[in-house]
Amino acid sequence: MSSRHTSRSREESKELTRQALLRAALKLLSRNSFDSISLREVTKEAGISPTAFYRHFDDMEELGLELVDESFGSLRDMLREARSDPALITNAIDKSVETVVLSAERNKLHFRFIARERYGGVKRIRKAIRRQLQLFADELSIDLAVFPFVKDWSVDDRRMLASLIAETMVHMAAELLEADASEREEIIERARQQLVIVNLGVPMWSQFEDRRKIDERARAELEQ
Amino acid sequence: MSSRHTSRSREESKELTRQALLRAALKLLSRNSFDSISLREVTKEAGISPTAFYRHFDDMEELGLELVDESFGSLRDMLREARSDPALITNAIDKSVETVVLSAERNKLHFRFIARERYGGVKRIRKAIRRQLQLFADELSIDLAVFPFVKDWSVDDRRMLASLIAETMVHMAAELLEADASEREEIIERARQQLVIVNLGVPMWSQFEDRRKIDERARAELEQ
DNA sequence: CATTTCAGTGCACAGTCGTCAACCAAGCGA
DNA sequence: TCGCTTGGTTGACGACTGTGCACTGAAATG
Repeated sequence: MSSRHTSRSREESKELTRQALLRAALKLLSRNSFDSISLREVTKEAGISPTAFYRHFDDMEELGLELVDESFGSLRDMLREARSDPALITNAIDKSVETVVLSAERNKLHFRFIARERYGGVKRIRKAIRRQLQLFADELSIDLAVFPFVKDWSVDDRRMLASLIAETMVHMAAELLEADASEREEIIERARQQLVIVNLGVPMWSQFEDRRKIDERARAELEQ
Repeated sequence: MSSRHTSRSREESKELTRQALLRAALKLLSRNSFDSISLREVTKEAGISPTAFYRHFDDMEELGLELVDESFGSLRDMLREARSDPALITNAIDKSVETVVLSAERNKLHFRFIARERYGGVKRIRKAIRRQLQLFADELSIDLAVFPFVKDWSVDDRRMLASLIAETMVHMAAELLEADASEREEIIERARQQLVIVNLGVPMWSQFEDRRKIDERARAELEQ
């Protein structure tokens, strides 16, 4: 490689090939799943010799974990930005869907990686993704507190709702990556409608929960 | 191997080692993802020589496709059975959740395979799984027609609802496989609650849809 | 009983894999 | 400017990959 004949500082050019490795892996991952791509393939794609890999990562696994962080980083930033938008509360669903779609299409490769490896082959990577998705749902759960009906819910109930919403979003993004352009609008519209249904159920939840608790107490007394 | 020294018919013992290959692959798949396990590993696990593999499948991919069918077969049978239960309509959610949980725990390996390869590495396998999940959602969509509020919905709306419910179920099953025993009840209860929320939203949907259409028409007229 | 069929075997091949060791050359602090 | 540090190279290793070929022995066929 020899630092592209413009003289760069050592750490600059190291970072450069490190990024090349990450992008090479990501590229290969759009065709195969993580634990089937080889260290040699990655280095070849990145344009360095196989053994130079070890100057940057101990392991392919370590590179994978880095990709997880990188992938969620971009999404998190976008969501933070979207959340600061004051219009969010009025048409939260459309805005959130739009954000996720935009993010998924901007970072196709990252999203594909996440979708593939979420339940994929390598344990540590799976766990890292699970953790990030949990954090994502937790942030959402906090945001939900501003909505009138949800405000007084228990923490667990809010988490339950957040996970349902988050899962619907994630599923939409994953489907978008699989589908071709003609199905795009259909998938987005369907997710939007699903979120509306969930939203319509929300105001009824407290009543339902109260009723259930009363039922339970009654049943308990009856059994005594 | 030599047909286990009890004399069997040719096709009997062929079917026997065929099954051995399928079960061997399934077993290996609980540790690695499909496109990272090798033909040789599978034959070794099954106790035959590598080249004998070709007497049964052209390809690892073909074996994978067979596993997809096999995996959905068991679930479909259970759901058909559950559907014939007259109690289904009264407490549909609990019954369905119970069925999926039971099925997931009985066929752990099959479910793990599906979860892993749904967005995994091999295109044809991914597509086969997608198709089966679509069929699953379609069957559910038909079943939904018996419910009072849903009866008069459009086909598309019913499909949209079915996909939301199916996805929540699939997600629950996938989480169950990842989690350890202590989280089991928590995951199931969460899915149950999520289905309740969806269910509570259902009666409001038609009103919402009507309103949306009126809004749309009004907006269209306004733009003219 | 003689012949054919065929699931399974062993060997061999050309590749690819991860990783070790030795080495090189450019960047950097002294 | 000298010498150390370090990101990169080449070459080699033993292990593993998919698959072609010639084979074997028992079941099936007539």
